[in-house]
Amino acid sequence: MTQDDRIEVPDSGSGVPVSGPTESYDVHAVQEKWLPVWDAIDPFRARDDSSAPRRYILDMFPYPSGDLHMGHAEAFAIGDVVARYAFARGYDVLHPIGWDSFGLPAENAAIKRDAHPADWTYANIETQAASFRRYAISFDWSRRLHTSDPEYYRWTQWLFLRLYERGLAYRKASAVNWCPVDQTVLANEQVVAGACERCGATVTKKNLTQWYFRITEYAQRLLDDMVALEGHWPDRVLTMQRNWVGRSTGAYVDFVVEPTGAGGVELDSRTVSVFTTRPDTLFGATFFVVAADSPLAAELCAPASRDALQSYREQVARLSDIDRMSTEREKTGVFLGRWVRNPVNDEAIPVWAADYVLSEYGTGAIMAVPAHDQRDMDFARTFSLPARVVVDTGGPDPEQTGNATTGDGVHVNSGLLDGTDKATGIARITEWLVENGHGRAATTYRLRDWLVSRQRFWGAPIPIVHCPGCGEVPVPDEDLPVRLPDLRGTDLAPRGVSPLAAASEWVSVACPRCGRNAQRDTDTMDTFVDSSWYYLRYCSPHDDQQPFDPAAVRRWMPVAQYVGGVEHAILHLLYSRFITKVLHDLGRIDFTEPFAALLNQGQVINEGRSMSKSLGNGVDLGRQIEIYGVDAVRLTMVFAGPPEDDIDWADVSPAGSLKFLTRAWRVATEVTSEPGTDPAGGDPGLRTATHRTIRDVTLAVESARFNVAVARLMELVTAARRAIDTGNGAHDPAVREAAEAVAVMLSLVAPYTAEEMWSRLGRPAPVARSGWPTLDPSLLAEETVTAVVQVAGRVRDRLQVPATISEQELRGRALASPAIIRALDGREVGRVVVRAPRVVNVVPA
RNA sequence: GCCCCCGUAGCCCAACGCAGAGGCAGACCCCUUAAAAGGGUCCCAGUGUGGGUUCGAGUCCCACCGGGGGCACCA
Repeated sequence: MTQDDRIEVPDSGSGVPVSGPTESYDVHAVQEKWLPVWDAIDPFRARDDSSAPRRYILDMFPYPSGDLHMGHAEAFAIGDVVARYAFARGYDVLHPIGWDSFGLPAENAAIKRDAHPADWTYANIETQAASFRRYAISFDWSRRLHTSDPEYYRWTQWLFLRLYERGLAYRKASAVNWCPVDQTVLANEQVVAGACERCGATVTKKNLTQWYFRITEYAQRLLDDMVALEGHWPDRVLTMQRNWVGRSTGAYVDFVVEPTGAGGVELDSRTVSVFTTRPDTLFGATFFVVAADSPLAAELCAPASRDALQSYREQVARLSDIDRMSTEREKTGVFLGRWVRNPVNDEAIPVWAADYVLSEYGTGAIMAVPAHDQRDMDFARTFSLPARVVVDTGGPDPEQTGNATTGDGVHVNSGLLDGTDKATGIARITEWLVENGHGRAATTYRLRDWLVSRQRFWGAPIPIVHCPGCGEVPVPDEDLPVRLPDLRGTDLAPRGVSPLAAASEWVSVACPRCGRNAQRDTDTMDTFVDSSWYYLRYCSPHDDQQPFDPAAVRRWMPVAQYVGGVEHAILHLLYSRFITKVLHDLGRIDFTEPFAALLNQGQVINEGRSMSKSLGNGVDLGRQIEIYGVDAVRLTMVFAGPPEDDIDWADVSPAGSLKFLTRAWRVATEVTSEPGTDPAGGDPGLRTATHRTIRDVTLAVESARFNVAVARLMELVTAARRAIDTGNGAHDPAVREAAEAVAVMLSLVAPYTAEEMWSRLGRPAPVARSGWPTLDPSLLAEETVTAVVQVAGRVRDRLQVPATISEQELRGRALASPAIIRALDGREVGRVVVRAPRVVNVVPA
């Protein structure tokens, strides 16, 4: 801070209290006083110069659904503690804000009001921005971005094209969610309990050609790179990501298809592979199942079974995902009139089609081993198919109980595997399969490619032109952005295709390659694409030549601390990690993980339940702020408990928070010593308390135990209060030292109160840039400490001893203690464990 | 069904080998004509249950009970 940076502030006292002790703390006046001052100082702009170490603190950017709510208040209060601490420690901090402003709610609002989605979107953004300002989050407002701005989505389109060039963006036909009433494709999020969220109709599947990102190509790296995140990301997020990627190892096994079906010879000989994690149970395969909806089912189906398969498929298509996935459900299926030969024993086993086999996973076909897989057992029981035990686990016989055994054991009825255990069996059979050309070891993933196209208007148009001559043609970079046409109101109503398709002038375009009449792709991108790279854009948000300046990205990335809700544990974080790796492979960035550390804050609930309109238990953030003020709401959020825990608003007390803030403020107003007074002569007890608090708060903040940090500050305020009332009084320089330390440390949580305290203490704004209190370790040292003396682990005496006492000396004093002699009650002293200077444990013989 | 996390005063939450830091609620006192605000004092648990390891366990191990979360026809 230089003299020039100081600006005049409205008079409300400086240093010496003008009014008497009856002056009360007016939180709202203090808010109104400092807001314009901070606007003028602009203390949180990222300097981005080379002198100071940098820290990039990022909050997950909000969707502009309306005004900020309690959930935002918690998340951003916590993120702000992290950011303001970094500022206080002198880092060059990047703490930006923006809006994830594409998405369906804007479209629905536009249809309802016969307006443009942008109207609703940008009005909400302004509302939220104003609320953020009042909520005093330490943003660098100069870097604000909105994903719905053409200046932003231009680069989202650029990103799409880079993936397209690498073969990582492609189109394929697949079954997607379809609402038969609204005649539209639905995103997964729009399907609630198997029904359309708009009209309630049962959602079915429809085959459509859609755009995908080939995230599956990165499955292994997404797993491997998590090692670097261990300890810095919550374990449960890492677990969820691992589950989602779902790696499993096993083998592909080739079965030979019998040309002779249930009606004669009508197929060429061929093989069909299955994936299995238990190739060692191959001798126990008693039938074979293909996914009913796969092309393979049709191909393998004997002519005599075609009608049966057809009607079964129709039956399956009518089921919602919810019903189909239910594990309670009876197994269904149909025999295809076909047999395949098991390569290990040349046994012909029947081929069935069923919906418990998924066409998208593995090869869409399985070998069924009822004795050692419960799903196969259930199917076998339903259709009276045989089971054969090939692993003796020592448990009850699956053929009798109907319970498959999956544990380790000894192989039986398994030829070359007999006598081996599970691991050996897997290794041996895999080797055999390879040697005999019947299969190979394999790894598969549950992760699917990312479906990115949406038949929606309010998103980034996919920058592809479809030309009758050239096929798919990417829009040249220099023609970006492909801007959205001006559609509004009922133009946006769903009608089976993207609303963009109806904008015929917009759709019609000259092919960038051959110049002939061609058509734009009419889909828009999933909004998760927008948010998969925004953290890079903040590094150079106004660059109109490139999505991000590599030098700026090198300076700031990766994000040092990312803060957001656990609801994004999988999708957003996985997509961002994927895009980061792609950009790394493209040579655009030199790191492979975007977020070095992640903090998930909990939810704000009320009376044990999440807040909702239907429950009528919502708490309005604006109202809370009206009653208690911004600082008290922020303090309540931070003090309620560990940041990752949920906060039940019924369990916490914003009134109590306000009371504490008032106490802190009053201490500052009463200080009478001059700024800069040397605290050396002050009350040693209070000085020690101050410096211990500095130590503890520092440690607590750095380990994200913000609630503990606040508790320590409360103690120090109490100590300062006591020093004023019953110690040397308000003129004691130690009181000033304590008050200043409180002001600075409290500024992470309660910036208005802290600024007002700082001002009353005669210091220039902003407190946020005044540095962190300096710890004087010499003041921490206690001359005497309390040593606990235990007899058989029970505390029997406490001794005041020098902190530097030797083990010998402490042992001697402990054994001489009358209380200990009494506690020993005549017993002989056995062991004496001494941990100087704190604990002695005397163990009777 | 599988995996993970968590059970500390009436409630929310702390705790290096000393179970209570802090807050809420409660009781009382001071200030006040009174109330509110403010200042202060006090009350309250042996850590879900049962074992084990250890000189010593809220902290480590096992089982069970209770709560929360994740995954779940992924072969």
